[in-house]
Amino acid sequence: MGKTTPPLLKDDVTARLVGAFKDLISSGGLTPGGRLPAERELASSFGVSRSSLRQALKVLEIMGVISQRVGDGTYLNAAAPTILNEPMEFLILLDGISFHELMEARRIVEPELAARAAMRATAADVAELAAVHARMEAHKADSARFVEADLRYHQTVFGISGNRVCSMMFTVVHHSVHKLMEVTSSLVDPEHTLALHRRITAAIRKGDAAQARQRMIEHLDDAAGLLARTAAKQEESRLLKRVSKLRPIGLA
Amino acid sequence: MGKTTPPLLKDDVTARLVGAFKDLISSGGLTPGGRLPAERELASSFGVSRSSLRQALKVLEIMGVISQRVGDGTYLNAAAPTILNEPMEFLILLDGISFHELMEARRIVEPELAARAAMRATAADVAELAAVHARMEAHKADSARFVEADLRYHQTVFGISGNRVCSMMFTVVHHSVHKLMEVTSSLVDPEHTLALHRRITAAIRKGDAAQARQRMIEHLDDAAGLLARTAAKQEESRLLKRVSKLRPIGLA
DNA sequence: ACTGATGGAATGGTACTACCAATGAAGGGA
DNA sequence: TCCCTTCATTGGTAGTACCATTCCATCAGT
Repeated sequence: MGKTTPPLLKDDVTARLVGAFKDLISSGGLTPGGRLPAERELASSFGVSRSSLRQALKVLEIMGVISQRVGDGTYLNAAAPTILNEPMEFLILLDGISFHELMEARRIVEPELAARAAMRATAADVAELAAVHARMEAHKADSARFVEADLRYHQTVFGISGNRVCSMMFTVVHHSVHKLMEVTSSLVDPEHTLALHRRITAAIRKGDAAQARQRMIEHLDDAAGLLARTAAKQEESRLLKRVSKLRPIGLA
Repeated sequence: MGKTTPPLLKDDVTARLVGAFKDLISSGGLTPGGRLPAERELASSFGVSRSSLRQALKVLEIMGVISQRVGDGTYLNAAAPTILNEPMEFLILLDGISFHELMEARRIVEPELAARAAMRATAADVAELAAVHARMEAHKADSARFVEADLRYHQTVFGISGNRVCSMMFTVVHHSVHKLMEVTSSLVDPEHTLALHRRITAAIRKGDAAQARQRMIEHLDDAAGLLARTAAKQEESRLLKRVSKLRPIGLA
């Protein structure tokens, strides 16, 4: 992490400040939940203007690293894959990535994670999966909550797989998938989804990695097919963009 | 993408501006390589102060979405996985993720990507891999360049696999792995690495997915073992932190 | 006509100030 | 003890001023 003078270091004050915070975190001088000094104070401590400091804090805030509350203060957030959401959205936009490609990514990774989950799952893990099933069951009627519970299920599997990196990355991918689908799966059949999940859970409970892998593949293929059909319908309405409260602008 | 009034929308002007740019990009009002209006101009167009606008632009700049050059202007970058680097670093820091976990993630995903590459590789793709081999061969002596070419090899395989999402995410993981290892593999044996790569390439050329998968696994396990050994040695020197040019600060 | 130097205009970078709105804690009254 | 008021603190926004760099058009010299 030598980020002080190495290769590409923007002499940019803001960039240096961001790096400084990174160092503070890595050195333990700042811990999740901890409160940062006031902006005016920080600025003078670092020997920079509040303007510059604020730019750095804004970067961290939008990334989700910190939270700022007027009248209160600035706090360091606990780690959350959320940090990757904003950048990921830009990446998807700039790269013109389709939901299809996102689903394909899931198809590549999630089966393997399911297999690993099957190998590592404890009784407690299985119980947690059951709990998520119950949540989904309970929200069968409420489309929004159901989808949320659906995601939770996959994330729980990720968690059990034991690899936080993959877990985080695909939590982000999930987020993007749904972001890209807007109303997403208001047409999914809750019973159907639930049944497929239960099959996966069963395989994990048995500790049958190969079966868990296979069933996750089937589940994703099934979901991809459904989403693809709904996506087609929504393609046309893509141009109906919302307006922000900001004065619209043309940009030459 | 519906990011106008939904759930958690910071009424924060900066956040809205970031969203506005996101919209501009998605609507095609702004294309990679394109130049943005001057800050002062943009500010008045959006009806906000330059201070606020600059905060938003700083966020985009550090994420890597745009590039700003004094005396010149602001340009929209082409998509690059680089966008995820900064956030990823924070995530790793906050989560206390080790290089071991990163390698495990690679071990989960890359074999599958290699398999897919074997299924899709064209003659041109194989030629590209060969070219990378040549690059590595040429830089056997220069550790830094060799590592760079090494990464390039894996990225090329990702590219051939055809899934940009996985490709991007693991380019980021690679970046993090090396970031976490500092001097990283100054001890790797170029010949050894090269040999393993050639084995993978051979499998891809043959279109043998299973073999490509297996050989990638072997390569990663081999690399992980080596890196683990060097990592242990460096663990102690972790506390020797560098100082930035910014006035050091205690933070309470 | 071509080349090179020079100047000015435009642009991002930083700092500083002023004011607002929200928050939280201290103080006072029932 | 509890509730309400008050006020200092904190982040949010706007606006201004000035600097250093870059680009470009103008102009001089050949």
